[in-house]
Amino acid sequence: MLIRLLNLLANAVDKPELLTVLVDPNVGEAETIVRNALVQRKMLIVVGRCWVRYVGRATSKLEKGERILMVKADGSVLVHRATGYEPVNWMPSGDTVFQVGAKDDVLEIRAVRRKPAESVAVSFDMISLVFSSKLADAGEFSLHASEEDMHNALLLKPQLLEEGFKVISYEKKVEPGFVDVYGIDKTGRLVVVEVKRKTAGKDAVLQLAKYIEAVRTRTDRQVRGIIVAPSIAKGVQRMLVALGLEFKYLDPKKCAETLRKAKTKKLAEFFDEE
Amino acid sequence: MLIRLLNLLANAVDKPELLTVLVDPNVGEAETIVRNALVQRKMLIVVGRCWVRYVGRATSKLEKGERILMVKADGSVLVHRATGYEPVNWMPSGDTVFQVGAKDDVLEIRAVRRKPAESVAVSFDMISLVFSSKLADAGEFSLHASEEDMHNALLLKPQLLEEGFKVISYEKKVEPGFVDVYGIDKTGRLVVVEVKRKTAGKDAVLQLAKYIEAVRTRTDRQVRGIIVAPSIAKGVQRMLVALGLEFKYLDPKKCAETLRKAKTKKLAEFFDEE
DNA sequence: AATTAAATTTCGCCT
DNA sequence: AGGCGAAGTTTAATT
Repeated sequence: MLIRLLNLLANAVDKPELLTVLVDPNVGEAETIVRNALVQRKMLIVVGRCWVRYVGRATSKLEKGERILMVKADGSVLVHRATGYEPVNWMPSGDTVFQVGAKDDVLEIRAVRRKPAESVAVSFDMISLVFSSKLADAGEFSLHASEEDMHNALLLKPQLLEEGFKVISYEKKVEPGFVDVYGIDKTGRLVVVEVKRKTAGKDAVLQLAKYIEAVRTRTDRQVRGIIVAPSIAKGVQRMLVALGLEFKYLDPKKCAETLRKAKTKKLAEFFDEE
Repeated sequence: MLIRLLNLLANAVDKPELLTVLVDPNVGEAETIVRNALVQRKMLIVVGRCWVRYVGRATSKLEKGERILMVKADGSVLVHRATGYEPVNWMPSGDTVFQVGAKDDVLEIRAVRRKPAESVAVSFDMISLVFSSKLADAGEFSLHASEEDMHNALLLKPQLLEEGFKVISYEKKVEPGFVDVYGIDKTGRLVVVEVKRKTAGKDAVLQLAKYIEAVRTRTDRQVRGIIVAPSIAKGVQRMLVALGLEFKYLDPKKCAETLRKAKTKKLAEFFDEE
């Protein structure tokens, strides 16, 4: 009872709009928070003793036990047990409709989706935690390799560009995603490299052309310009050729592998210490 | 600050061994709970602003933002964003070692696995919730179909047994997993069916033989005995033949589909109401 | 321990 | 919207 009071107090005082936490709430209290979270598309977490029924692409039944229910802002539903990477029951985001009911001290949260037709119902008869909050998350997620990683991979293994390529210097560009590497190829020609993580577009080619132009005014050597990227936009290929530039395919993933091998040594060292 | 006091109080008073909840803790407080949870193999949930670095089978980087970290009793690690069914970062259970560090008001939780060699590090600079608890969960999870479901499917579609089969009556058995169905085949012979969800063993055959024996003393009709199951144990097939009984393959999954079609109508009705 | 196949796969990309 | 292919796939079953 003490706890419950504290909870209510906490809700009233602390970030009333942002965060709600109830410990050991009764069904009625929990129901209120759950409804609110679902309507407002907040992240919702309910921890407690529950049973689950799923009907849809398959049919399943989970007997009573303590689990964690997570309902995300996009309507994704996850029921997690004490162990196992995968949720025991779930529903991906889609055209999901939620129903919340409280009867006989049981809180039922039901999610129904039209396509594919499926429904998952979670019933709690004991609740130890209800949490709801908007999650402020604008952070970017980069897999495989960031542009910087591609850059680093090129420095680590210049032959990723071509056999005999040697790096002279490099320059990080914070501007809309470009990284330059300067070097010489096996025949002694100067090489200017522009790295792009995604498909290289017109802007990348023009940018490189501008650089090349500037470099040529300062040297009598032959100068090559190479766009390094996982792919190049359709019409841009022609422009590239017209400007006397080149394109080199480089998979960010391959760069990641190159870097990984270097870091794997660090992992090995960690275990050796242990 | 009020909240923090309340939290500590809550921990001291309410189920000290079972459940711990901190709202807006400082790094030191959170660190204590996190370490404790990891050592005691409790379910751990941390909600807060964090960034994540993963190195292993690939390489990834997640910039700062509010997410949910879940570490399970078996060492599974999940980092969930506001949307999406899948975790943005994760690590399945295995030979995982955890490291917890708190420096400069940043709490870092790092999980390292040997095979495959990979590591995921989550760093929090703002924590809104720390939750830890042992989850008591012995509930069974049954996918596809329970024995009762197979039973019901047979009643719904007797032709699942064979063409022309008709159900006369049925009897639920609570005993170690048997269900009986009585009926007549297309030639008028009496049929006794025993359903099993898993591989039918010696016990099932003997049980059925006993029933058949009893039934034959009460009728002059021909009586067939059929074991219905997804498979039959190796040596048992011979015994079955010796006793003049039969085996009918029936996949629980197929039963589930039969039942699903019936229930799909209910789903459709739900949407029509809406 | 390594390999194969299935999954309520999910997810992105392309037509 | 449907189809195809990849995934840090995971997981269970099988060799």
